[in-house]
Amino acid sequence: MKSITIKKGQIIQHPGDANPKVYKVVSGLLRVYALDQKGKEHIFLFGPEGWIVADGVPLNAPAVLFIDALEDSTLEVTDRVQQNLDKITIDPLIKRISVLQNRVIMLLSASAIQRYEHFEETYPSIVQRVPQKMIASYLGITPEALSKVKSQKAKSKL
Amino acid sequence: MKSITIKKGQIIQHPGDANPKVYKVVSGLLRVYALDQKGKEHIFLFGPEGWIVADGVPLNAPAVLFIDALEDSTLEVTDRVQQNLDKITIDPLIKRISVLQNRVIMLLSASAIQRYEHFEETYPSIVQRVPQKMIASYLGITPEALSKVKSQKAKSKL
DNA sequence: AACCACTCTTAACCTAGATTAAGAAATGAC
DNA sequence: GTCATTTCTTAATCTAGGTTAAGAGTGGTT
Repeated sequence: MKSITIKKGQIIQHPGDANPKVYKVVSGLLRVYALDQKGKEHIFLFGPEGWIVADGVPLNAPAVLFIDALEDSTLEVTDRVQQNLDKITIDPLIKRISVLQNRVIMLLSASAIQRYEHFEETYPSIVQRVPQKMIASYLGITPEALSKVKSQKAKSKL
Repeated sequence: MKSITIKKGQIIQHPGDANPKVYKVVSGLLRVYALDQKGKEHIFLFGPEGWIVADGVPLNAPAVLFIDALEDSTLEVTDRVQQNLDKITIDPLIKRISVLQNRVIMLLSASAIQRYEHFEETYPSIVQRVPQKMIASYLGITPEALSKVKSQKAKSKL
């Protein structure tokens, strides 16, 4: 385990990287994302302070996702295999599975509005810290659609 | 750990059940799914023989998903907390995370056709064993849309 | 064999969200 | 403070996939 500090915008993992690491976010905010064939970003995960962020590929497999910093950040970096041996990992793994299960169910069953409201409730602090277009990307919709959704919500409250 | 056998159609877990179990599929085929507000099923996971199937809720939380049998099945049932203590769980957990990460990325970035082709490649045996409408549900589309997609694929091959 | 329940396909129509485009507002660099 | 870049909003148009409906297999059950 070692500590590093990185600047906003810095990319710390690329797809194809061998031996992807586990990052514990001490301060700042990380983003995990994929690019599709058309070069469009799809945000897989936001990692604010306290979160453990890692590419979920099988052990020994190369990375498939990008990780970069949305804010200047301080991280603790651990090797996945090492961490695995240490057996400290089970709880965070179960938490991650729970988050992902929810995400899949939401993507399968909920409309854009419902997904946005769920996100607001679940990660209120993230909403304040990242551009709307990134939240749209996390939700699987375009920034324009999110903008529309929000103005409809506002109107319906009058 | 104990072994049980169940019949096709039998529901072995309901949302709200306390202390959800871990099921190792010895033979047969399980299905994990959610119902939305309109009563529509959304398939979260197929569990053929060899797979370990469980609701991914946090330990001690009640179940949120249904589990039933799509074929007569034999299962080994374990308590999650017990299994956790046994530390045998890390590898299956990482595998599960990898599967879920892929699923989320596909749902965010790929069209219905692409998701279907990916499913065919990844789970060819499942395609043979379950009705099309269940594959559609797993992919997050309607049976009608899947039917359309497949006929378009067939035409484009001529 | 006749019936029932399910599954799949096709087609007409509809809607949520994508795309394109342009202007307004916010943020940042110098 | 000014200019440039990025972000957000609005509006017009388009399209993938949803909805509804009806007919054609396919089994299973008695």
